[in-house]
Amino acid sequence: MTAAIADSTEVFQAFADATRLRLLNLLVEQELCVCDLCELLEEEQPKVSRHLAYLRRAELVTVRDEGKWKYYRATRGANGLRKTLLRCVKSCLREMEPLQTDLQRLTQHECDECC
Amino acid sequence: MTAAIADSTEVFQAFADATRLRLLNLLVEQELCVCDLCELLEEEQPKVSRHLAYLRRAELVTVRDEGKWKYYRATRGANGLRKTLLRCVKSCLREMEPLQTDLQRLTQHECDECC
DNA sequence: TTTTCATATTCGTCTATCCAGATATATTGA
DNA sequence: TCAATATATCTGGATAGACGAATATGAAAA
Repeated sequence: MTAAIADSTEVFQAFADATRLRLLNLLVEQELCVCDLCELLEEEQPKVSRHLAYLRRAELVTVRDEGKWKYYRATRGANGLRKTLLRCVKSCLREMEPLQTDLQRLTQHECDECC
Repeated sequence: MTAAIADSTEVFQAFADATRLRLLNLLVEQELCVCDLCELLEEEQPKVSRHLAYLRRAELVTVRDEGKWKYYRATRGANGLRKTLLRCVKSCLREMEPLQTDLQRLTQHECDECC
């Protein structure tokens, strides 16, 4: 298996999990810190962090450090497949539950002091 | 997890394997029987059949029976995500090895009596 | 420096999936 | 009916990934 195809299967694998899809769905919209993501998804922090680490390894999200907080967002300037799939999240996937509801919660979301 | 998102993760999972990507790469081009696929990929028949079964479960390929042979091809009239990802195989993925080579072998491929 | 808060990682367990090898099923032709 | 061919499935072992619970790290505040 060449490096190229191994990279592609890794990217597809990253999309093949409901929690990660939910995270990506929010992170293509805007930068968010881990605590916001936990609230929005109503998931425990270790679970969210674990999946964010997975997405980081797959180069689908990037982190920005700011003091105590870490802000994640979908990678800008992603390559062919990553770009296509991230765009997919904004089009054909977004109508699904729970992605739609997550997005609604995001627009209503009042950040804590962290934002 | 709703049915919809479970379906999506299943589809992504189906794409997250090098052998299945290679199969789909050929099957979006034309209908092929299992023995052709084994030859083209230089893989053992049980392995090819196993992955075809996986793709069938994910509704990414369909089978047509004709006597001794079974002809597979990528599902026509696939829904949103399936359609997008199958199109992906024809665009951003196809340049990768071994997909490009597989495709070249397909154009040179002399079918046995089965076709 | 000690505490607190945000985040990451480790551990043990369970499940899914991969593979190769062996075997089962089904169709065709002798 | 028997043999050959095409395809599918089962078995067992290895590995990856999911989870919850517990713990580690690291920055800021007290």
